Amino acid sequence: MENINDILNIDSIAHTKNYKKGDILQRHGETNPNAFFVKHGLLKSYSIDNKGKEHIFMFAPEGWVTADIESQVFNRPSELFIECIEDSEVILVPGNLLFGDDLSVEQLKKNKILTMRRIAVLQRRVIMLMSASALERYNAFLEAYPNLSQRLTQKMIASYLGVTPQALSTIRGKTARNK
Amino acid sequence: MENINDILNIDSIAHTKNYKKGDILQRHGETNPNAFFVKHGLLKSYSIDNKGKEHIFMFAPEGWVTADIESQVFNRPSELFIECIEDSEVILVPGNLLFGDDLSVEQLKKNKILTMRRIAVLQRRVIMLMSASALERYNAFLEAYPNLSQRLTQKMIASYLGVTPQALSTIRGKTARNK
DNA sequence: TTTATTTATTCATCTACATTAACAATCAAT
DNA sequence: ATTGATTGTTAATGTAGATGAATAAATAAA
Repeated sequence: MENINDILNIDSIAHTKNYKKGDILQRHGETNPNAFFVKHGLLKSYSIDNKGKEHIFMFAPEGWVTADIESQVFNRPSELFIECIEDSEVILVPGNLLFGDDLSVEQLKKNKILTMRRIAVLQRRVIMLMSASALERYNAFLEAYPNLSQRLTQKMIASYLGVTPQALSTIRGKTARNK
Repeated sequence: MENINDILNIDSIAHTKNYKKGDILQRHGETNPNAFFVKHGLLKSYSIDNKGKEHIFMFAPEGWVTADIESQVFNRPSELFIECIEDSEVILVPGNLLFGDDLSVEQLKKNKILTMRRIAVLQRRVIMLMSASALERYNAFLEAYPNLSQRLTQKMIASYLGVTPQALSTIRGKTARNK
């Protein structure tokens, strides 16, 4: 990954904040003007459904940007919570730098890379959710993010996959036995 | 929606092609350099899983752009098929106009709108697939695309929702009786 | 128009996964 | 260290939705 200041085109030091594990950076219903670039640590963004159940939308480890894009672009209250899974060092990136109407060519080009990568990830995710079993989704997750699973509880991985922790535990038990 | 030439910044007439219902504009495994802007008609993009089952990823009616973005940006063979649901008039938009490295500010800004809208749609879709029942997803679909359902078979709607046609038929039967 | 294909409905099964619950293992906090 | 809270495992039971099949309705093709 290239230099951070270069990609985001802001003074990263001035916008950097430190958070503790469990700190919530953004809540459902809020309109937060910032996106979050993770310098160090790990964030999760998630929604809570009408039964109070948490669904993890994405993880954001070092080098990733996360934000409720729908909220920022259309200026609506956020659907998503964003929370620290580990103590984290985060650059608050003013949303208009990413989504605003008066960006420079350089900024637009850099953002293009980020957004395209995001779309690609989301496209795969939708296809997986529609066509793959829990086991297949789990294996795909391990392959796509090999270093991440060690830093997550199984509960969180299950939430990301769209299954219960019990189901994931059973799946893991089976695959462990089958080799 | 603004003027088409303005948004895409190309001579739309020169790039316009007519297709018949059932025509396939792009196949799995191909690397097609074009994105497709629908002037008139209706396209679907879909994947086929290892059991031969079709999963509709998105519909593209008039005014929408569709392409396998992952394929275009990363120059990989396409995951998706793109096919005409109705006779359609389509502008073939060279992918580098949308995803290339040498775009003008105006192009970049216009593309930003399209890609952000796409991300927002995908974000909602993922959240729905993880947290909502088939009935809830069906109702959300009808609300989000009120004019589209009349132009689609139930089989296609079911495929988009991620359920079997039988399940959707039952759901519709129930809701029809409950009022 | 007649025939063949695709779509839609309904029903009887089956299965992947959810739910509930009980217990063991970790982790966190005083 | 001790207590409480959160996690992980395992098993019994429940359920949404899949699968398969049979029939009717609608489209397309001849």
